[in-house]
Amino acid sequence: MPDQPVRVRFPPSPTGLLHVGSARTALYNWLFARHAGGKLVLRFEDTDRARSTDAAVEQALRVLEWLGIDWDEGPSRQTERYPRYAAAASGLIDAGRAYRCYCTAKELDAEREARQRSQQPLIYSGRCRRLSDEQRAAYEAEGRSSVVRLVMDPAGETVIDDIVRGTVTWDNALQGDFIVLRSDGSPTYQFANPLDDIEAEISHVIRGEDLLSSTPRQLAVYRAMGAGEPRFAHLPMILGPDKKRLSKRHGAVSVEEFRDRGYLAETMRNYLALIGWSFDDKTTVMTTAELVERFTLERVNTSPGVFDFAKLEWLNGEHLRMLAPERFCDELLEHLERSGSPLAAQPERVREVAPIVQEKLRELSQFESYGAFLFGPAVYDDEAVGRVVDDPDAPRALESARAALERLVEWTAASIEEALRAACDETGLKPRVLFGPVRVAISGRSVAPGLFESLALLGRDESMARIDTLGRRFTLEG
RNA sequence: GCCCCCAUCGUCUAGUGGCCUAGGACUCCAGCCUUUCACGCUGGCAACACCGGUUCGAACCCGGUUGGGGGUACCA
Repeated sequence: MPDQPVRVRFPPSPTGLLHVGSARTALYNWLFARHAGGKLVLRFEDTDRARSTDAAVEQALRVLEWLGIDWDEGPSRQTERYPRYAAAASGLIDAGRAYRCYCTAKELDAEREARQRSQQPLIYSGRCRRLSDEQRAAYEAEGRSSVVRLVMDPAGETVIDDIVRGTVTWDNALQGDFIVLRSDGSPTYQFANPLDDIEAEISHVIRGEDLLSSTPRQLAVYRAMGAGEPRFAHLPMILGPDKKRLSKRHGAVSVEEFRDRGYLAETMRNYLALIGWSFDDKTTVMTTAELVERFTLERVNTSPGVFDFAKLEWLNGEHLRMLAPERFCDELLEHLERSGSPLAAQPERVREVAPIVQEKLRELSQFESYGAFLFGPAVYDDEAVGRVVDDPDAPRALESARAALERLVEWTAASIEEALRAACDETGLKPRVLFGPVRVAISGRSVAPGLFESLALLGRDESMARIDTLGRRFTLEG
């Protein structure tokens, strides 16, 4: 179907948290639509009424909004279109392309077991396909419930030209008549999905590889409905570190968890795009605009990819550093508020501290551990303090730093640096020997933002007090 | 059982017959820079699953083996 306008869709089933696999599928559809100037349709496939929840719908909407994935039509819900599916099914029955099946679960199980034993494919025999009117009436009189099955022509094969996988072929004899309407009249996924795609005039079906083998059944619906067929693009799966399908036991898998840990939406788009797709042999860090400009289905991979948490973390650091300072502050504040951090109550202070930690963080959630000492009393890390206490030069370092700082007229990062370096010259102590204890004194840790900036932000009085506090350890323990 | 898909460093990948003694990135290691960490820089470890075939020549093409994944529901 060449030169059709590009219309793609993202059809999650709202049965749980939207995880990174679905997010990647949504992203690819979005990138493809935006790149081509096409439309993205959002639809919730909630025909599994037992598992679908409104909460999941809302969560999915929130995630998409946060990810910056917008859509042009919808969201619709399949549960709102039941009459449409039922009508389509009865139309197919009238046309002889579908039929009522009265087989009971027990009968079906027996059939399946027999096939299992004889090493046959586990498909429905089609027993009810040629029921006479009398037999049908008898079953009805018996009070048997029925489902509607689609007639699958066992002759020949079904072939698709998948954009990422190339030619894929199925033997039609191995398909079997599948259920399109359950006994309660509700549609199955195999029916509602292609039907909706037909009516939404979807041009490209971009989805996970787990749906590849359902393609011949859905194509059968297209044919039964006399509809033109879409192009398919089946994306490789995302796996956990153990090469098994990514799931909760591998750690965070819901997109919101990443957001809450301080990952940028920009990072997630960049990283997710890279599992199963690449631009060239050396580009890794990309803005979303670049992604949209560069994304093509032709460069999507065929082999499954392992979700690499370490690389995601690194990439987030890259994007965090690329942020303009004001935007970094905004993101930081938003994160602190969302995570319920007490630091969120001091936005002005956060804005002062943010610049000196921006280049250090890989996750926004690390902000507290880096900067908390600038918001309240330092929490002393035993190991860091221990190292200072064991250092024979520490008392001298602290004392000379103290003396140098005390003389300062102007309390700025620059003047502080000047004074402390002068102290190094005076005492003959190396910078690292002299600065180390001071850092621990004011921050409580050996890992902290820049020392001079930190002292400047802390203020003279508080800085001196903290240096004295640590200094006292020597007189007590000495 | 049956069907489908996949197979390059630990991981993400580049590579569509000679440019490959296989390139980039993450991780890890060493070093430099440096007030620690981080950043940055330099260097290092590390892969074409296996067996056949096609070809003057295969990571790239074909077949098989093995391994992994998916499907086989009145789930989606």
